[in-house]
Amino acid sequence: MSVYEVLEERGFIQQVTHDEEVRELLAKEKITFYIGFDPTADSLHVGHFLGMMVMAHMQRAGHRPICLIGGGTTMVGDPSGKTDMRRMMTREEIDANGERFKKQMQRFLDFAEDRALMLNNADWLLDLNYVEFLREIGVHFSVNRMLTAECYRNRMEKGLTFLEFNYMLMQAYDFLELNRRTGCVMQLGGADQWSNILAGADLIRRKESKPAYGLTFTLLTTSDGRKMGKTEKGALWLDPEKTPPYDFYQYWRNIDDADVANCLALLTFLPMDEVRRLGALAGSEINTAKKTLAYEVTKLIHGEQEADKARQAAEALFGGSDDLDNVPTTVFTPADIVGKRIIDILPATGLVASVGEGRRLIAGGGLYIGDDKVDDQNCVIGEAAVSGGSLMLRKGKKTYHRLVIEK
RNA sequence: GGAGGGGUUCCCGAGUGGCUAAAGGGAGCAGACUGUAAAUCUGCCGGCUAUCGCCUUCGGUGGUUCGAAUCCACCCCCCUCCA
Repeated sequence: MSVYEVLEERGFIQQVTHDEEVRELLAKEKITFYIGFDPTADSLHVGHFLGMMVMAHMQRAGHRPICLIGGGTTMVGDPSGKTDMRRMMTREEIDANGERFKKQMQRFLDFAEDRALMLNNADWLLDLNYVEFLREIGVHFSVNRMLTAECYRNRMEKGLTFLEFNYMLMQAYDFLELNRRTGCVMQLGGADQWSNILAGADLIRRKESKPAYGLTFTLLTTSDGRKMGKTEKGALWLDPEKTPPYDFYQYWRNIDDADVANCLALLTFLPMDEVRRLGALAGSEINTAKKTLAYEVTKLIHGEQEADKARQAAEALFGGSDDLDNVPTTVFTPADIVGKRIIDILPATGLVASVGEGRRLIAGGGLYIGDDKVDDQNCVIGEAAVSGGSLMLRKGKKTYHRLVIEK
């Protein structure tokens, strides 16, 4: 089975520039391909991870991935899929984010002996000469045609700056540059990148008279079409500092029934037979599939050890095991707690953002100590409560936080 | 540069002098029901507090007024049309 078929079967593929040719190319040759990642935040998120999965599948099949960090393109900002221009970022910010991207990417691909490359388009974009660029690259773009592209069309109402309008040319130029430097012949990207990818492939065909291909993969969406990976605290980050492995695990553990099979196919390497079997489980049986999904994805991103811990914590809290070591915990001294109102220490655990929110939580009957509902907003923690060395707080049905008291 | 229309709480969006911490919807949190799911119904949803108390918020600054998100002046930003 070729990678193309693998990607197809797993539901990655959205659009391809040349279906037959690409199918054959990937089956018969080892190619170099790339995906660009603009470092607009200080961590990758699940959306990026989907791209890394595609790269990993491709690398396993013997193709060579290039992770292109968009140190140059981020200076301009991709308007695709956005209704407003995003904040302009400083060079320092972009570079710092780029470094973090690099670190996180190392774990998903094998970079040894150039089996995968990591490049930064700042290296060729930032020193470009404006007039030369316009004459060499700009001539090949028809404004009329650009304006009909989906990514610009929805911006015609809200407005589009000339800065952003140039993004497509820069990304097209990247592809050309990579083609010249490394023989890269294919660009992959999320479905929103279709126009940018086409522009690059066209540019190469025109300037180099060589074939170039593009392929987009589906965005991670829920069965009802919403973007996946959103949490109460924003995106689902790959950085354990921003999204702790336990929270990450729980996100997938709580996924909609309807999305389980899709996520297993896209975000894990489980064989498709297994994916189909798990996805077909009915009723509460499907929880098995969710556990597998949560464990596998957490393992890929945070490693086996963290995945074990997360699973173990979940088992302790929901499954009845009593090993609470890996449950989210805050450590206090007796002086921090004894005689204090529960409401005043609650924000320090991260369970609520403010005292007021904690108050409302209690008023709504959503806070528990152990299995006892807290009724009194001014409930004070007594000596006796602390004698056991720890307290289990619970917000709602499934958010737990353990207080450990260290003398 | 000219003419017109805008900038409201996380998002969308109502609000044109006191009854406005600000309608409605979405998102989010909690309760019931469940399978750590979905759908549904209910409550909460700026901060601090003893619920009716105080503080901060409606692009910015300065005014008018007993009192302003609402009126005036100037400034900044966005959109549409014209150049």
